[in-house]
Parts: sequence; structure tokens; C-alpha cells
Amino acid sequence: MAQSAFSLEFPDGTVREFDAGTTGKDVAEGISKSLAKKSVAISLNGELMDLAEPIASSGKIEIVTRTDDRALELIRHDCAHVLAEAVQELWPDTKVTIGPVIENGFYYDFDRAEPFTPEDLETIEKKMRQIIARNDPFTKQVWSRDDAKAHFEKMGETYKVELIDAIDADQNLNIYHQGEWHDLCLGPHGPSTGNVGNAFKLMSVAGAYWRGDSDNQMLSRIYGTAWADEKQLKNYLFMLEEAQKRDHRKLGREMDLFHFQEEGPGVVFWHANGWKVFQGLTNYMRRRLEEHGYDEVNAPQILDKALWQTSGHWDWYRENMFTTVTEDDRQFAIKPMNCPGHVQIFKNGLRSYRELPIKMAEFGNVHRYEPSGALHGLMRVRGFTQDDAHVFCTAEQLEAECLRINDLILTTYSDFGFGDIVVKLSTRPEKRVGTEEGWDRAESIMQKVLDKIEADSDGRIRTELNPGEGAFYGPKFEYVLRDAIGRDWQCGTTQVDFALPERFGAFYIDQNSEKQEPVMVHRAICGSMERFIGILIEHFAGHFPLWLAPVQAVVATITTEAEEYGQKVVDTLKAAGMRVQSDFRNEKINYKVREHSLAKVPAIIAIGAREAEEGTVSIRRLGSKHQTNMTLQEAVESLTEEAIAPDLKRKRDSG
RNA sequence: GCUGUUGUAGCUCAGGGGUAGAGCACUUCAUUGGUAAUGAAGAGGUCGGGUGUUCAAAUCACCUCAACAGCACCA
Repeated sequence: MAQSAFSLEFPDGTVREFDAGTTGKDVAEGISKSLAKKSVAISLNGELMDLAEPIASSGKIEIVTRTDDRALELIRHDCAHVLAEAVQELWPDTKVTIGPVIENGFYYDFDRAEPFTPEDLETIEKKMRQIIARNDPFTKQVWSRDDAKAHFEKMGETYKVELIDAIDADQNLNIYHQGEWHDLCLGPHGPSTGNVGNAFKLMSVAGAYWRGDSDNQMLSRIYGTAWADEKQLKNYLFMLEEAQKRDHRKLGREMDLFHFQEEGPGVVFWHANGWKVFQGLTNYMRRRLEEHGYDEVNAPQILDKALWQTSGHWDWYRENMFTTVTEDDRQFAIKPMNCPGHVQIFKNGLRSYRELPIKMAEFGNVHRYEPSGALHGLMRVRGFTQDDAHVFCTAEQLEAECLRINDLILTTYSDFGFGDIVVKLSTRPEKRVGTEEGWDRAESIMQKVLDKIEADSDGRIRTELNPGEGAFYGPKFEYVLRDAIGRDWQCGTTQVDFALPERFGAFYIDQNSEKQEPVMVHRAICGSMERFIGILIEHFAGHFPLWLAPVQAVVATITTEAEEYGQKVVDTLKAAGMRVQSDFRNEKINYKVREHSLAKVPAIIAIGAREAEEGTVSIRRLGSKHQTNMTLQEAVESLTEEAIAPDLKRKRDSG
């Protein structure tokens, strides 16, 4: 089959003709020998291709060198193959499955009778370095599906056979070879195993289900990280260490915020300091609710099973609910969510269209029996507090309400220093309730809102679509924020609900004295107060802004002579509304500074003979090695000013 | 829930078939010291829980609980 010539456009805009059969390597060599040496792949119309692959069509070409960001994907993928070869070389009866590239690295899942040990990882890494040193070229062969299947069957690679079975019969498959070893793989790959380089590290072993399905067999997964050079690897490992230092479970203990214990898996013991943060956050949210016209309510903790049957939760999530049977054989459930309770409040009495929208908020304490393996500090617990609210409105009010909620969510996040937000619209899933027309209408309104959110944000807010990821009762927005070290957390959500008002028979009376079903919108901003505090702890690395810090300042005396004045400083700051503690212990100032710094107290106020004499204070701020001197009055003014919550500051400044 | 690992004083960790050890924290005493650990003395645990093997178990086996990592789950 003689292919005609084709033309390629280079990044600088020049266009050149090439003969059929020309490979990426040929093109690179045509430019310069050194470029050919450095190149690892080409990008044709934005898609990466093997260097050795004959180019099949015209398009925009870029030569990708090893230092290119796009080469990182190849390095990681190559590394996964090298890992698989190393494992099979060491333990030939291990079966291979798949080994994709993930954020920061790659993994490969193996089926092996014995689990891998940490020592095995070292052995494997050594073997990998040998394979990389061999620098065998990656070569691609195209096999028919049947040949490939027969081949892997003969090898006993049952997982590969299963993968091939899932591919259409008339499709050809790529087999990538590296030395003696080969694997079924879509590609592309770098030129040779040497392309992986040295900047990789096997990180951990863990179980993982075959094809991600918990009904399937569990495989042994080896995680690795790989980078273009040692410096990047070092940076990544450093970032991991930083993340570990910020771990809210560790800081929670060090800052005396909360604890967990065996008798209460997944439920939090909030200590005085932690509860101050919790209350600080709650009070902030309360003020924001007030500002946005919400009414706070409180629905019962325990309700009869019948109510949960009506809501549908009994059928769907019964195994995740805490239930109890009383002496007289009545079955109750601890609330896993607040919506049924709020619908009862809505239904109590006759509602007029004039009342709508009704915005009902609750800091609802809910309990869910989460799978034991899911629990993780404050981030995933069995008892938590939702900053929940339900907006009952008319269909016409839906758009405006979604936008108001969006406004509340975004300003809240920005008050905590989260500026990088993604809003995702999740649309109808396969399993769903409601009519197609209902979904059409709701989704089109939500899409409109989404577009407006993006348009109004000056490019600050990114939006995405999650097709099929909506709740069974309606489409939803998910708000994802990015913390100080670049990790994403989904917190807020706005969900339209078709099902619940109908299930409970909730209605209002419209202008024509007719019964109408209200539209119900569920929304949360923090999501779980517990989890949000966990995120805040890690985001701030324990360095809470002054308005949230449980202890805002410690007054530490340098000598006992300063105690009297020290007490005056404490009293003055307390009178000004500051959360202050005194440390008049018989210890050196160095010792006190160290202790309160470790406890992440934002301001240490040292008081010695000099300060007592002059009526001044010496303030050392957390994270600084220096201190500033000022009069007590100046200190009170600057600290109280800084301790004003951002919403109150906004209110004050706007009038 | 699944796979693997771990569980010794408040914290971090050592030890390991013959009845527990360090550092920090704590208490007391001395020290009154100017911004990340002053010194000395003292007190503190029966080794996550249970059952078994053994003359003897924290140490071995089994069961169980919890935590950690990942997977699955997250209304």
C-alpha cells in the first residue's frame, strides 16, 4: 500500500513535505542530530506518538524532548513497564495486569500469591535500575487480536486475556517489547528503557481490586513516582514531607484541638481549643446565613423508621444508618441527613407562594455508619455536622436562588483564603427518578447558571461538566477548592431535588389557590464542619488567622517582677475581647517561646522589667524570628483589628 | 468491607519466652533567665482486648478491637 507524501507544520510555522513511511525519528534527524538524540516522542496534532512510528497523516508536529512536560507521561509509563519486567524477572510466576500513569507517578497491579514486602520494593528497584541500564529499545509490534489472545493464554497471563476479550474481534493490538519482555499496551513509549532515567522511586504496596470492582479478586499494587530529573523527584518527596507535617491528625494533637479513641471509631472528641475553632467557624457561618436570609432550625436527632422509608433512605442506605429498637419494639434511626426533618417543618402548616423562597438552615449533626476502611481523621467520620440548608422555592425562582447560593459559597471560600475554585455540574445518572422533561428543565437552568458563574468570575472560577454524575434525585453543582499546597477538596454542593417534596407530599398554595409542589434545593458550603476544619488545619498548616485561632495570644513573663504588669496586659486584652492566656511560669523566655510556637499560638507577648517600666509590650508573631515593641494601647488596637472576622470587616468597611 | 502493616508510659520509640527501658512531657527543688529546650531529683506503663500453648507470655498461636496506607464506598 503506497502511501502518498504528507506535510507537517512545525511550531515555527514552516511546513515541509515528507515521503510516506517517514518516522518521527527521521523528521527529528532531518532537523539536527542533537535534536534527534534528545527527542523521546513526537506530538502530532496534540497527540503523542512513538518516534519509530511511521507518520500516517499530515498535521502539526512537535518534537518532544525528554525535558518536555509531555515526556513525563512517557517516562512514567515506561517506568511502569520496567517495573513489571523487573517483577516478572524476579518472580516469574507473577501475573501482570495493568500499569497506568497517575498524578505524580504510576502503578502496576500484579497477581502474586505472596504479598510484596517493603524489602521486596528495594530488590525490585535494584532490578529496575539494571533494566534501565540495559537501555533496551521499546519496539512496537501489531498483532491480530486472536494471535495476541492465544499468545497470552499460552503464557498463562489470564488478566491480559481478559483485557483482550473486551476488545473488538477485528481490532489489532499493540505489543510493546523491551529486551526479552513484552506487554499488551496502547502506547506510546519512549525510545528505550534508558529513557526512564534515575529519578524514580517505588513508594508503597497496597491491595487493589481487579478492574476496580470490589466483587473481583484483590491484586497487589505497587505505586511508584517518576520524574524527568533528580531535582523534580526531590521536590516531590519534599512536598510529601510538607504534607505530612501539615497532617491535621498530628497538628490536632499538638495544638490540643481534638482526639479520637478506640471506643468511638469515627467520632470526634473536641477539646476546648478545637471547639473554639469549631464555634468560630459556626458563628461565622451563622452570620453569613443571616446576611443571606436563611432561618436556622433544628430537627430531631432520632426519628421513626417510617419517615426514612418515606424519604427512601431506608431502602437505599439502611446499612449505613445507625438504628435502634426500643423496649416496645419501635424502630428508630439516628438521622443520616437533615432533609426529611426540614420537609416536616415545611409541611407543618399551610404554605403560601408569598412565603417562598423559604431558606431553612441547620448545623445538622448527622451520623452515618461509614465503612471502617473509609475513616480518616476529621476528613471522613461517622458523626459530623453539616452546614446544611434547604431552599424551597418555585421553579421560576430556581435560577436566582442557585446564583445567590453560588455567591455565598464563593465569598465564604475567599474569606478563608481559597481563591482557586472549580465548579462542576453533574448531570442525570443512569439510575434516577423524575421525568425526562424535569431533568431537561433543571439541567438547562443549571447550565445557564454555570455559564453565568464562569462569566461573572473574571476567569477566576473554572467550570466543568460531570456527565452522569448527578444524584438520583436531581442535578448538582460541586464546588472544589484548592488548598495552599495544591490539593483539591470537594466541599460545597448545590443539589436540585425532584423526589423529596413529592415523596413527602409537600406543597404550597399558588396565586390561583392551587396546590403546587415546591422545588427543593439542598446546599452545603463547608459540607462537613469537621472535615472543613481538617482542611483548614492543613491549608494553614496550623497557623490559623487571628480571628479563628483558639488561643490568639499568650502573655509570657520574663521575670517574676513583671507578673503584675503581665496580668494587666492579659486583663486589658481580654477586656478588648481577645482570647489570651498567661504564662507566668518560672521558665526561661526561650522555653516559653518554643513551647507556644510549637502550639501555633499566633502572638507571643513577652513581658520583662523593661516593658513593665515603659508600659509597652514585645510581640513575636508566629513564624517570625523577630519581635516588635509597642505600647499596650497600640497592641490592643492592632490585635483587635486583626482579629475581626473577614465578613464583619467587610460589613464595617462597606458602611 | 477488602489487601497489607501496626498497636509497649501523655508523645516519639527501643526491647523481646523467665515477671518492662530511653528521650521529651509531668511533679518537686534550685535557678529570675530577654525570644525555639537551665540543672538536679522524683513519679508514671503489665506491654490494645480475649482465649490458648507453656513450669513460665509483653514476647508464640488463634480470635477480636482500633489505627495507618491503598482499594471499594461516600445519599
